[in-house]
Amino acid sequence: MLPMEHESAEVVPFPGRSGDAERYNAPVAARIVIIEDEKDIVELVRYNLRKEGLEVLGFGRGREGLDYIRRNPVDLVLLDVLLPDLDGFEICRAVRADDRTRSLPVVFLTAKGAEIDRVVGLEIGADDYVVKPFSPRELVARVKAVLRRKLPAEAVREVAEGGEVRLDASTREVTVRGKLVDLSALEFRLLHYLVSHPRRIFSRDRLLDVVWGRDRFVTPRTVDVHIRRLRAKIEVDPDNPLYLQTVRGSGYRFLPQPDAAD
Amino acid sequence: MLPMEHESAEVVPFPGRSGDAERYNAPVAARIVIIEDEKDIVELVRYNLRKEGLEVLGFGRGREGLDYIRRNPVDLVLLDVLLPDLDGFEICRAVRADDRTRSLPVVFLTAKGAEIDRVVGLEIGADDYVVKPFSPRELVARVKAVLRRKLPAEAVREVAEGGEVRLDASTREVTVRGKLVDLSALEFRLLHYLVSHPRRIFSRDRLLDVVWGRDRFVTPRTVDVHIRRLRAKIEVDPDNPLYLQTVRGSGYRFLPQPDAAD
DNA sequence: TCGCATCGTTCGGATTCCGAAACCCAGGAG
DNA sequence: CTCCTGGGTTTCGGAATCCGAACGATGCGA
Repeated sequence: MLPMEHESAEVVPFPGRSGDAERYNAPVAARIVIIEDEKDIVELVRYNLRKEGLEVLGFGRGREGLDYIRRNPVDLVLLDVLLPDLDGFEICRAVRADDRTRSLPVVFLTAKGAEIDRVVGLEIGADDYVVKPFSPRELVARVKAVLRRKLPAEAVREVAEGGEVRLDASTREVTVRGKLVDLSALEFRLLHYLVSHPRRIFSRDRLLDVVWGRDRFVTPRTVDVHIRRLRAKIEVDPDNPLYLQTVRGSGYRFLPQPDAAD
Repeated sequence: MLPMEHESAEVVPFPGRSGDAERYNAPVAARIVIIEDEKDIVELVRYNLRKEGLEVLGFGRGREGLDYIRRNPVDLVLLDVLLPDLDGFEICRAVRADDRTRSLPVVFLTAKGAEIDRVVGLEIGADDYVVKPFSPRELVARVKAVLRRKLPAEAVREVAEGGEVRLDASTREVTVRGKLVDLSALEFRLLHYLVSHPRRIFSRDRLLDVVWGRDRFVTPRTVDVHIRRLRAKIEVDPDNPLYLQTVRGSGYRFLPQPDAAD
């Protein structure tokens, strides 16, 4: 459910438990959740972090944000201290109490003075804090610093490669047979996941789990559609897919193609 | 509202399910217990989960449900929070306290709100929760996700090998004497089962049980047909089968062939 | 606010897969 | 030699599954 904790075994028995899938790190540089009730601040943060290639998701209420964090892969949380329902401290405690989110980086947005002690003091277990009003630069700097500190622990391949297909998560660039291809965020995640587990078969349900997230509920058929769209973009002949193969009755898989000389 | 149908008092060890035969790439096939006093909800859940090939057993009272769980093999429990006698929290605690059921996945059906915090993470140790009113699709998705996370722990060995026949469950690739062979999902399961129990003889009925599933009603002769199809694909001379042998009056078996030098 | 891109759903049609039945063949018992 | 039993083979209809396309919803940026 999040980037850290146990190292994934090299040989994964099943596309299951062994953490790999759970923790599948979104091929964006990172996913940030901000829980903050002032819309303006959310927008400000979103705008600035997005410029850095970070995906930002905002929640106005503590409960909803906490729910999301628990059920989806997230790389960092920005927490306002004062919220209408659950306050930031409580959320942070809850995050720390749950195995699945224990090591999730938490950064507080705090108004001032006295709170700071509680935040930084081990009491809560926050990773950093930013004092409001903050400068965008400072925010970005701190967030990135925390990410640098935490993420590398897990050797996440930023670049996935298979045959002539190459995806770079940090820039979100995709190259197929040397050509740059334009993918949507979802398409990128889906392809990235498949490419980083070549030859392995994934059921639609599983793909929905790891690519869409645990609290999206869409028809398994949706996967078909996106596979189709991907084929249209990366296959030589979309009618006879080589990379993205259907395994009838089981799901889909990515099959690296030997570099064809032409 | 009582244990409906499925009185099969099958003798299976305990929490872990009989393990052996089940799931290769097969649909989940698991036993779900739901403890919930609203009959409509039970029906809704039953209907939807059954569509996914899951067995559902409903109880209207906490005590009865808990009793059942303790004495029978179950793969997942759905718990209503509010029940006439024991409430969901108590049941969950009891489940967690018992060695035999400690690792049994628990999913709560909860009416929004503050309950959620108690349910997830800390205190209780539930695996997931669904907020009422829930969409059938969400329910199904969550249940299956939890199952996927838990069950594979004792998955079938990925690779089965016998003589020159090699099957990899993760990629569903089959190699016979070095050549890739294309099998349908069912053929794969059948062959995989036979190969992973070399030399052992299985009756048609047994194979139907294990490969097709306990609740499929299929003529034993169907096995013949599939054995034949397999022979056509993997035998050197389908008329004189070496790998897939008939044992007259008993059934079939897989016989690994000594690597023939060529 | 409008427009564009992305995403999810649905439905008809094509394809593959599976199950059952019918028939054939081989071997053994009497 | 004939009957009888159990396995093998073929065929066919229906079911499951997947694909393609079109449509509608949503959200984001200009």
